[in-house]
Amino acid sequence: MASPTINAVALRAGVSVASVSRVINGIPVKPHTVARVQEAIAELNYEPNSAARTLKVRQSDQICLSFADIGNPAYLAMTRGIDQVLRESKYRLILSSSVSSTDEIITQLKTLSRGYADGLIFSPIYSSPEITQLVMALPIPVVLIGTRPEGLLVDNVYIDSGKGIALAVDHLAVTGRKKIALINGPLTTSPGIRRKQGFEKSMAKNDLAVSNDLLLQAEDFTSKAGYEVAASIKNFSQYDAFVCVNDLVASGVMRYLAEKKLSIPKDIAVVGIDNTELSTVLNPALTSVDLHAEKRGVVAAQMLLRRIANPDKPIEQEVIEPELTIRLSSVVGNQK
Amino acid sequence: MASPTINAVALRAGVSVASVSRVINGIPVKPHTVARVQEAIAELNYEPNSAARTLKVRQSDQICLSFADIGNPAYLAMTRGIDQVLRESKYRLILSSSVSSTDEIITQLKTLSRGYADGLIFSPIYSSPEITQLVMALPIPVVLIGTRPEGLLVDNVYIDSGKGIALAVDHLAVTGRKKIALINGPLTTSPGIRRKQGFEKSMAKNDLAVSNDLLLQAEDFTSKAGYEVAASIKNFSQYDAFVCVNDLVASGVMRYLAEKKLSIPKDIAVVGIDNTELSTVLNPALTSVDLHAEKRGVVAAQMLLRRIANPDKPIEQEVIEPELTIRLSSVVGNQK
DNA sequence: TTGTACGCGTTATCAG
DNA sequence: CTGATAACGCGTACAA
Repeated sequence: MASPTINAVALRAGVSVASVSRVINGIPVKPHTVARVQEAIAELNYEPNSAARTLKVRQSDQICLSFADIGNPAYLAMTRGIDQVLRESKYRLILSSSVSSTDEIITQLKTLSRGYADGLIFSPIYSSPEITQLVMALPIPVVLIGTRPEGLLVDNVYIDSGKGIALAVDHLAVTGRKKIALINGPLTTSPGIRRKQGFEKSMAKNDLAVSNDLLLQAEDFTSKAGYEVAASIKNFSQYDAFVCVNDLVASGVMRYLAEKKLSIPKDIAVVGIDNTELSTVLNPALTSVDLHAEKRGVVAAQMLLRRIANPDKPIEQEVIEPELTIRLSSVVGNQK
Repeated sequence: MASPTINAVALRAGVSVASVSRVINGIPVKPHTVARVQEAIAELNYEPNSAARTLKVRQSDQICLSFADIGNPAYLAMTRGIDQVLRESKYRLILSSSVSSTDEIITQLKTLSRGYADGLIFSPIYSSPEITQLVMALPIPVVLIGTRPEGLLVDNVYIDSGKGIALAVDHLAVTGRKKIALINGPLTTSPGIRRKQGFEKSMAKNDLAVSNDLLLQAEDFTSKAGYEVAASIKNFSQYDAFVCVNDLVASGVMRYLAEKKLSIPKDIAVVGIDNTELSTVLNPALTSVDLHAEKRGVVAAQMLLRRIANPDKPIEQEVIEPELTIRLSSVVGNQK
């Protein structure tokens, strides 16, 4: 009933456990014994016990993923990217999503010293000195997806979401929009703050003033929240464009505008972020800033594998460039 | 540099390792020693090594999830449900998504005998006798999400997608549609086959004939695939309703219909499956069959925890009922 | 090339 | 209530 051990295999093959171990780990052994061992392994359906192996060699072949929320399309895309490169490797992926509060993150991080993971891919929406310190003290390599807080000296892959916003604002300004509003997500998160800064900066660059009316906020990242923000607006004539925190929120905004018989993009242009499948599905199709989440995942995973292979190399940082895909929600069609 | 062991803690606290172990595991110990041990643990930042613990107690505190593709909205929702209940427990979640071919599934399953997981939640889109046999031979409990193939005697949570289709067909038939087509996904998967059967059965029940023209097939589960199926249709007058394999495909179909200036729902009604956020975002809002994926995840995880707690109890099976949410894509509005 | 024997960090048994 | 010690299954000196 109990799983066969390396001992059982050795017995069956008539060799020592050492030889079995060698065969398993690809250490040169006489072809004859290799054959006998492999036969015994097959007959017994032997699979080496991973706990014992981990205990001995001090590596778990597991990598931990710590995200705020896997339901968010951007995090999902990152996860896919990471999964994609990890499945080519020996590593398994441990999912620690929905780690939403700072306290949870801290508890999380502490358990990582238990040795069940050889690396961590980390993309928090909050940062704090305590978290920074904890991450630095971790006995395993860490790759950060996002902006590096002061003092967090780890590899990271980074995209300037402020720059992404700027892409959107520039595009809108160039096409003649003057009254551009940002529909942000919650401002308590660091990405939220960065988006706001990027918005203000690029508005200034385009000689556009930023009044408080131009800084709106959705409660979360859903379509419903977008709809509600739009519904809370009393006077739409003060706007001619909305830059939304993601495509989902943009879709909600668009829905409300349609109900109010406001024309997109004639009366108001709408731009989303993430460039998800949704942007082509909407009507009119949504102009959107692609933050290349899946690619960030791929790059992060590769970076982590390199770091594990070579723990002492200098810290890496890779910047991903945002990209604007222009569709009909932001440009008045010149075709019939 | 190396992580402190239970020995270091014992030394520091001036007690034996046994006592430290007891404190950690909540076995009664004199309050005085408890205090000393906890102090030492805190001072050293001790975290028990999980591999050693696993080796000894033969449980990894990990649960493995084997899915076809986490990018699919339905699987994502299941994952969220599972994550939600597991985070209340001591179990970590291992993700093995993108296991797409039968061979990959088999390789996958075999490694599960290595002891790195205490349970498996399994939702394959292919089945085969070999897989069934392998799953039955697994040394850990398994919960199957989906239909149980012959001989696979494990707990499962099940939703009759055929019944879901029937809900849609009945609704369409009652509202006067006669020429209802099914836009299915790939027919090589078992869910695909089940949907087809459900469709045929409910059409018959409504005295509607099913010609081959009424059985369409999208290449995959994307909006693009939906668009392409629609684009391949030559004569739209042979249809007055489409039941689509999921909301995403439905959105692509709707887009093409809009381009062709066909009115939804007047000319053609459209129904989706999954009842995702997308269905409220589309215009007109999409009638959709909710297959309660997140709930299936929750139920499956709870079932697995019960099974782990009580390995010898009789096999459980829970059926989730599909539910139709009617929106404007299938009913001609009677309001102005 | 192969085998013996020890140790990885825990928990559990058994004496005290 | 506590301490000494034997496993758990594997990899790896070291010896042969």
